[in-house]
Amino acid sequence: MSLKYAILGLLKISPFTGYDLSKYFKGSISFYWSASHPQIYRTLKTLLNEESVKQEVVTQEDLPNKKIYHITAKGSEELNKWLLTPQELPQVRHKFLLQLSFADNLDDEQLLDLLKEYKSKTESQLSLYKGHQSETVENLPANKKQKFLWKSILKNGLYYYEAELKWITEVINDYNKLSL
Amino acid sequence: MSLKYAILGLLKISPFTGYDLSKYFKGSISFYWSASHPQIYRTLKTLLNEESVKQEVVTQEDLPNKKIYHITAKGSEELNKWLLTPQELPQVRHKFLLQLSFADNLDDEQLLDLLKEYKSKTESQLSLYKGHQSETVENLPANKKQKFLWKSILKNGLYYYEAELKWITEVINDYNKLSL
DNA sequence: TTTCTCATGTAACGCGTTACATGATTAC
DNA sequence: GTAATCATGTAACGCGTTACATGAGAAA
Repeated sequence: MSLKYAILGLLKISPFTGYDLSKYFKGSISFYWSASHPQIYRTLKTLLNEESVKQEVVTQEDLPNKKIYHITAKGSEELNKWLLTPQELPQVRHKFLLQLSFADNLDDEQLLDLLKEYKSKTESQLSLYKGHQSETVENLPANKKQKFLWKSILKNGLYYYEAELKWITEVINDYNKLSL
Repeated sequence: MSLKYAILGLLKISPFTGYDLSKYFKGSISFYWSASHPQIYRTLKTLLNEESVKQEVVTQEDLPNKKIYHITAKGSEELNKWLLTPQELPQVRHKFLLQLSFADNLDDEQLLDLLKEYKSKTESQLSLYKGHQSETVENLPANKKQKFLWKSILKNGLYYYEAELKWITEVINDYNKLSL
């Protein structure tokens, strides 16, 4: 359901091909929303049927043809309606916490390994995230308000990873004290 | 895929009915993993076919019959294997951030309303979360290590909501400064 | 009398992932 | 030669939600 509006939102900023959209959903957007390319092409098809977008076919020499999608008036309307609808709080699917909640059968070393691995993964995710802040969505044409919003969104991710890192660091420390 | 192991993990602690399991996935576990009852019954069926669990039927007077599920040796083995497998980082589907990223068309008041609503939702979620920390999984029979793990998991949720609250508060403040 | 709890399930649909399928150009 | 980028799609499967379906007892 939300992917529809995510695509409409991007197309409102600028027309894109399915391939372009796909890149955005692999870039910095992926922190809060991701989508695979089959999903994108499928959703574009639905949007076409609903006449929320229209296609412009561009033939290219030496490269595959492009289908550039544009948002229609109807699409804009739907997007605006959705923008005013309050959304539910984020859903987290935290496999690592699930694992932790049943990990008491593991011996001390195995458990510590799991914890440490999670920490190092979080660390590298954080630096990766800091690194590609400047890419993708953020360098699309934007006004002052838009820029403020994008900065705020990036900050959310930052806070999230920092909280996660603080947490896992404390858990490892506390665990070491416990098993003394 | 993970639901299978979540169920096995719970059944390892104690035998349960589908209905019991369903309650856990609506309680404090739901912060990091949720499942609806059709999903649970479906997964139990699969686990039965794989012989990872077995059924004990209990007839009750004046109440519907129960099917109590027990983990088998095979189920335990599968669980242990999974417990040693490093999991990917959590996936967040953050509808509100998605909305924010396209919200620059809204006027100042509408945007502020969205932000404030998110803040109040986060606040009530936080207090709800603090409230039911003592329920559900946490009062199952547990050893020292198990209790440490559950406390750590609860702390993760706490940090998460606190970070989210800090973030939205700052965003609202910054936005008010901007639109002066 | 209406709602909640106990207790089990199916059907239909929609969302999301992985694999399959093609094919040229460019960069290492 | 091998991988990446550009560019589009389909097929199959699995995960997740909502609605449908039943039915008794207890509490408000």
